[in-house]
Amino acid sequence: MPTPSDYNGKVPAAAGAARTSYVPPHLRNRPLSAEAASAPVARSGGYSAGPRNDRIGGSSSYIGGGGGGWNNRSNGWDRGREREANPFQDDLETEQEFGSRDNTGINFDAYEDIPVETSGKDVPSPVSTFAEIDLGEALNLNIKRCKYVKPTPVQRYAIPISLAGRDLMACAQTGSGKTAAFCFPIISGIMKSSQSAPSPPSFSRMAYPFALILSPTRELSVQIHEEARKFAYQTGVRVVVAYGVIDCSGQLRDLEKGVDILVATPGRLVDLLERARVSLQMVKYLALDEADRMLDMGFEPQIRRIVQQMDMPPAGVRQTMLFSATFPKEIQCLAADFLSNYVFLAVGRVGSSTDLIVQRVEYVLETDKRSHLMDLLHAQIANGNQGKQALTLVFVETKKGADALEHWLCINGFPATSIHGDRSQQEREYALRSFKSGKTPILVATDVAARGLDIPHVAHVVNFDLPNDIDDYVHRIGRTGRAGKTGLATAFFNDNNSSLARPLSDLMLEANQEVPAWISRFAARSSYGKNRRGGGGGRFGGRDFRRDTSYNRGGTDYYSVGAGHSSNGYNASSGYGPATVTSAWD
DNA sequence: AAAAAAC
Repeated sequence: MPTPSDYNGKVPAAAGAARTSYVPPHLRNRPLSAEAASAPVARSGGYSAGPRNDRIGGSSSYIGGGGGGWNNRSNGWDRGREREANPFQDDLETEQEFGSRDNTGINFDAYEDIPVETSGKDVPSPVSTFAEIDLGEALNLNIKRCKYVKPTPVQRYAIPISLAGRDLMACAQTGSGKTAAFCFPIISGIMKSSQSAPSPPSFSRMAYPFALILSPTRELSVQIHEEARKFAYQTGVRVVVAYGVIDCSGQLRDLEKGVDILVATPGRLVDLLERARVSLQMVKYLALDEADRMLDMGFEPQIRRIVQQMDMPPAGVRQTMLFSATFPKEIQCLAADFLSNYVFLAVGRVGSSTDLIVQRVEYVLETDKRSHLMDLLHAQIANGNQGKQALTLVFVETKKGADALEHWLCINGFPATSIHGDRSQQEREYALRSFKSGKTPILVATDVAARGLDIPHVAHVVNFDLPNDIDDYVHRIGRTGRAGKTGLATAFFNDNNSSLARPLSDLMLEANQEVPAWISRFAARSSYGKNRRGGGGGRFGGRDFRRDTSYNRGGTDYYSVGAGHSSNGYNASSGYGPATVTSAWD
C-alpha cells in the first residue's frame, strides 16, 4: 500500500513551506464559517508573493470581477461560497423515470470468468474488494453513492497498479468500468499528495491541473467529466471539462476558479495552452482514454505536442495511463514513447461466456440497405422491442449519409435523430439526450459515437455501413451489451466491405458467433488483417507488443535484467516470466 | 476516403 511519501517523492523541496497555510482538497468544502476563519492565511507558499495576499485580503469579489486572475487552488476560502452541485441528482431522476434501473450495477456473474493478463516488471497484485484499497473516506462514500459493490476486473487490476505509481497500458472494453479505474487513483492521489503540494509557480490566470484526462470526442469528454465529478464529490478535488467552441458553457471561468483534474479534447487543450490559460507543469497524472484513437494518424501530432513539446513533466516523473478496448501493435509501439516501465493489462473481450453481444452479418446490397433497415425496425416493433428500453444505434460512414438516413427514417414514420461532426454542439448534445431519453429511439451516427459513450438501453447496433477497420467495428458494437447486459449487433455487408471479411469472420468465430458461409468467399479474396493481433489469440483486444518475438529493443530498460536474456526477453528471468502472468481464467 | 478535434 502506498504511503503519502510515495506520492510526494517527486515534489520539489519548496513543498514544505506551503504546508502550514495550504488548504488541502479534502478540507476545501467545509462550511463557510470554518473557511472564513482560515481565509486570511490562504496559502502563501514559496512562490507566492505579496500581491496574492493583497488580492485575497483586499478584494471582496473574486474571479471574474477584476480580471487580474490568480490561481486560487491555494485557498478554500471562496469554495465555501458555492455549494458544490450534487452530481448524483440526475441519477435519482433517471432512476425514477426508468423504474427499477439497475445499470449502475455491473452484472458480475457475466464477468466472473473473464480472462485477465498482465505483463511488465513486478506487477502489483490485484484486489477483490474496494475495502482492500485505501482510497480515502470521501471517495469510498462516493463509491457507495454510485452503488458500486465490488470492483470490475479492470478496476481490480488497474487501481492497485496505478496506486503503486506505475504507468499502465490497459485493454478493456468500455462499459467495464474503465473511467473509474483511472479516476479513483487520480482523485485519491491528489487528495493524499495535496497536504504538501507546492504552490503554483507563478502568479497569473493560468490554471495548473494536477491531472489531465484526454479523450477523442467532445461527448466522451463530457461523459468522463460527469463521472469524475461524482467520484470527486465533496473531496475538494476540482474537475473541469474543456472542449469545443470558445467558452459557450463557462469553461474558461471554471478554469480560472481552479482545477485539479482537467478533462479535455486535444484541439481545445492545444488552444488553451497557446493562450497560456493552462500550464501542464504541475501534471502528475496523464490519462488517455481511447488511447489507440488518440495516437492514430489524425490525433498523434496534437498529442505529441501536448505531451512532449509543452511544459508537462516527462514520462517517469508524471504517471501515465492509457486505456482502450483495442490496442493495435503499431499504436503500442508509438505509445511506448509516453510511458516508463509500464504494466500492460488485458481484460478479456470475447471468446468466453462474457460475450454478451449477438453478432449478425447480412449480405445487403447498397441499394437495398434502407428497406432492409426498415424490415429490421419493423421486426423489432413486432417483437415488442421498442421505446426507451430498446434503443437502436445506426452507424453510417459519412456525415452526409447520416443526415440523409435520418431524414429518410423520419419521413417514413420512424422517430430518429442524428449525431455527427457537422452538427452544432447544441444539436449534438440535444440528439444524444433525445436518444437516451427514448424520445427518438433511433440514432443515426458517424464514428463520433463509436467510442466510449455509455448509453444505457441500447439494444441494437446496426452497422448500416461497415467501417474499414475491425477495431472500429469492435468499438461500435461495444455501444450495446454494456454493464453485463445483452445486445444485438447487425452488420450490412456487401462487396464494398470485402477487406473486412477476414478480420470480421475471425472476430466472430472467436466470439462463438454464427458466421455465414458466404463470407469466406470474400475472406479468401483479401489478405487484410492477417496477424494484426500479433498472432496472440483473440481473447483480448490486444496483447503486449513487448512480448512479441519480432520485437527486440535490446538494451532498453524493458529487458535489462536477467540471465538467459533472449531475443524477446519474455521468458527470461526478467520479471516477465510465467510467474508474473496472472490470469483469472486459470 | 472519412471521421474527429481550435480559432
